[in-house]
Amino acid sequence: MKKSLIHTYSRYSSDAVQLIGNLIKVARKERKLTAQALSERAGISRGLLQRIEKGDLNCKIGAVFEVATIVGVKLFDAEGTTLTKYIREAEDKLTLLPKSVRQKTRTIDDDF
Amino acid sequence: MKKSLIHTYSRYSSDAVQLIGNLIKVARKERKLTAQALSERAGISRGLLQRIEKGDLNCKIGAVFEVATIVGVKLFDAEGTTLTKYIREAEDKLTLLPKSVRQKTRTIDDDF
DNA sequence: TCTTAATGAGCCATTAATAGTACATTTCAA
DNA sequence: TTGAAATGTACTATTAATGGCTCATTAAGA
Repeated sequence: MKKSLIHTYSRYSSDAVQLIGNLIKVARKERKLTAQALSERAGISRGLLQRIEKGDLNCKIGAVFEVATIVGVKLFDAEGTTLTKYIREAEDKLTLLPKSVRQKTRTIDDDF
Repeated sequence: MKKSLIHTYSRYSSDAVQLIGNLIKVARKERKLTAQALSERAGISRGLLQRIEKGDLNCKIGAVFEVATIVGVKLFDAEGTTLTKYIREAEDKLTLLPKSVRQKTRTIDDDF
């Protein structure tokens, strides 16, 4: 038997997902979009949209973000409309960091 | 036959997911955490963590956010550590908006 | 009020994501 | 340089998410 992965989600994670869902729902209504209409534009089913707006953690992040983008909910309140700059920045940081992390060996000769 | 849902993702969506992945990877290395170690703490497999860091759109949003939270990557740069206030705000907005959206009937008697 | 559309919720068949594993490669540090 | 650890990648079995219904309920607007 296989066990379900994550047993406990942190409060912040579930809150963040729920917040996104709420923001999407608000934005959808403000734009006077039917759940049916929005789901069609996003290329997903109405049932999935409902779960997204509810803050269901078991949804593909792509679907959630796609819906959010359509109704204008911005993740990463970046000033511009593009995130390329930030992606580049993170990539630059990565090149500076060591390629692989060396776990604390902690073999013998402790620090005392 | 069933077709795969979303055929085309918007640029912003895929960029946002990729950015999160990059930020997670950077944060993980800054904290000197092994992919193995982080995945264990998050309760997911190492393979999934790699896909998350790569910016794979087909991952559960819960898993992505959980990992991000562990390494300290904050979505919604909220000042406090809690998002409850913002959730409340969105819920309040919802109560003010109409419960159901009425699609433009567009029957007869147009506006001219 | 009354009609109809929108929403919410549940079920099932099917598809897709994930865990687990193995293996090759890269990278660090001794 | 060399050995061990970390990473990247791929494969499969199994679990889980999703689409596509149906039905009940609610709410808007005429």
